[in-house]
Amino acid sequence: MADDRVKEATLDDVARRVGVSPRTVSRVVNNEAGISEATRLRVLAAVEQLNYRPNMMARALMTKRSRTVGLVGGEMTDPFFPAVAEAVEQRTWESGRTMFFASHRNDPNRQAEMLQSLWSYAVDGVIVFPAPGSIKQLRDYARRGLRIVVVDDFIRSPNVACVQFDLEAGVHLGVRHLLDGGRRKIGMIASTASSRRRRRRERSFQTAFDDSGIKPGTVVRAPTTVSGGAAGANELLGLESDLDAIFAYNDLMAIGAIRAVQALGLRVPEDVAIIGFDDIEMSTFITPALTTIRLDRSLLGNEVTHALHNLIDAPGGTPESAVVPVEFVVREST
Amino acid sequence: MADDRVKEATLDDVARRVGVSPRTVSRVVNNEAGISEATRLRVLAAVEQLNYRPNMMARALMTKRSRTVGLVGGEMTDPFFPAVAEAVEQRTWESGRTMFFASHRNDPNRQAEMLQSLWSYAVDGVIVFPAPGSIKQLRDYARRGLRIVVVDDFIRSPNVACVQFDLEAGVHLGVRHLLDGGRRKIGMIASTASSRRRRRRERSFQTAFDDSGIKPGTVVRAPTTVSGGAAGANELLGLESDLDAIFAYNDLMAIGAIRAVQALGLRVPEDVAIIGFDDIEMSTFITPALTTIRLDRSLLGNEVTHALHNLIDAPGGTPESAVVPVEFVVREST
DNA sequence: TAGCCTAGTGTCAGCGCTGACGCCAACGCT
DNA sequence: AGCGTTGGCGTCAGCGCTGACACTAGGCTA
Repeated sequence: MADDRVKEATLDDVARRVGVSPRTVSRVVNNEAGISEATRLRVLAAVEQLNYRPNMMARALMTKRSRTVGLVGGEMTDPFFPAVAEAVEQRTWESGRTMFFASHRNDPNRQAEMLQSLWSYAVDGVIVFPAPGSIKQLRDYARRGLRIVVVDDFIRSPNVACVQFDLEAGVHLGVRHLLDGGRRKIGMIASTASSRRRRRRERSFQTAFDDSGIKPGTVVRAPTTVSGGAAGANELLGLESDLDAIFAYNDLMAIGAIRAVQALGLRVPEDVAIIGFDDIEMSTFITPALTTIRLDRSLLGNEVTHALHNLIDAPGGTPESAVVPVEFVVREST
Repeated sequence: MADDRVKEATLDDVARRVGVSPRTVSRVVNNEAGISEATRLRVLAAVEQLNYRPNMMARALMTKRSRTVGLVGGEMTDPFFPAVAEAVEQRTWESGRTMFFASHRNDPNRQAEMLQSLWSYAVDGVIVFPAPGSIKQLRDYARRGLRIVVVDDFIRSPNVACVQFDLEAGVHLGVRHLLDGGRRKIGMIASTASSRRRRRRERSFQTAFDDSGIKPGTVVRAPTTVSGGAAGANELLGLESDLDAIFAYNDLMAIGAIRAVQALGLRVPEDVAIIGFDDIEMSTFITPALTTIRLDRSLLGNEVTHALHNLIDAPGGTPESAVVPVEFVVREST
């Protein structure tokens, strides 16, 4: 392998040039206190001249922190994810850190390897969209000292902060809207993923009916894809032929549901109203445009990064978990 | 800041346990030759027991390579980008490396900072979707020894490989299709971005007409967004009222063009045919579904990563540049 | 039998940086 | 005058690893 890397200036080079000790240069570079303004300026000038940049590897070897954070998600191609990643990257960058990215594709083993890898790069912390069944794994890493922000799940543990959308509120909003619109037989297509998360959402689906006097509808489960949504809708309609509304776990599924319902010769929203969850770009382009609970991905990215920074700087304090509000967007499908 | 990181096992710990020198353990861990099978096994067992993982920082400090690669792009939220990033991440991971991600938002200064940052993390190489006007900058880093794969632009330089879609072929395909369909007044909405890249595409737009005996159409430029596409279409139609086809720089712009054309009371494709470039997901969901030149993002991601690996392992050889084929997808807008 | 090679392992320095601590001069206080 | 304090800087070791090289025993060649 060609090794044509140009020799970079080191602390010693700068120090020699200025006529101070390397330690002093280090102090200047790291903005430590106790340096006279005169020395500071001379050092900075030399840094400039020699185009000195600290070697992050050496620094990390000493400090055990590399000024990096890891983002570990399912897949980039998920319509939900990129905007979060973008926001995380921005905030991370602004904090003077660089972001690793790894996608576990919902395989907990992969996720484990990724955490291990990031750990050996001495990341300051990681933001994780957990793979199914990986709670224990995350807890273990947290115990080892890794700072973790968990998105869309809840783990009570030191070194772990949790950030979630207020999906309960979203579900309530949606169900109320349907009830107010006169819908009486409302089904839900839930996700086949994490039972922990699932339970919470399904419970809020139930409770949304509580003081309406109307019976909560049937819940079916399907994969969180367009075709999954279609399958779910068909199952629902098979179970309850007089269904007049469907609540889907996400927009992708809602779009699948719309197609399935239409394929059955029913009209949306006249015969069946449909609500999604996410507000992905596509939702405005389909016919009918999808009514949905908008989850603001940038906001989530910001919150999540903020939580991680708190965790990193925390003097051992127990982290709290944050809830990100959601917004109800009425379009044509209800 | 709480420092509750658990002490990790080091080479020395493993060495002590087995009763060999750290250097021997290092050799085993790195699969170097010249170790007896018996020793290897004993070391591996101890590695397992102590759950030893090499400290990448220390290793990188010695070797000047961190087994990481950087992906530097415009924005994650670009509909084109995530699939590329995903593929790059997969391939990178498979090669035993971890991926950094940074998005420069088309600001060359940001890009420069990002390259600098990645450089100080001793990345093995970077894949760059160049910010406008950053060719010289890239060339400089290449000279310093950074391995760079440039996407969608061309730089002849040691340590640089280039990968591009065969956009010329795409443009030809599209124009031929329009001509074969009897269209005679074809306009193009090009990008306001990089004049280097722009020129190549526009030239192929011209040459596609060459042996048709038909006059190449007008070219206008606009930002590469939906609204940019709409603006471009309006400009085009203002310039040539009898236009019967539009070729857009990407699908986003094509979608904008469709809306603009329809808003003018014209029908797509009856009055004006429209072709995009990319084949983003949305293109199948709009009405009429968009005819487009599909750029296979996964394929690009694979090629690009492959090129980077070659560059990293190259014994100083001059890298060649790769061209990724495109595919023509006929839907309803032509 | 001397000489040479090879496989397998060890020794040692040092990558570039920072934590811990030490030193000195200047200053303030009683 | 004597003493403590503080600001400003230096010294030194060592983070965990690998490159370069040294060493040893055994086998092979002439």
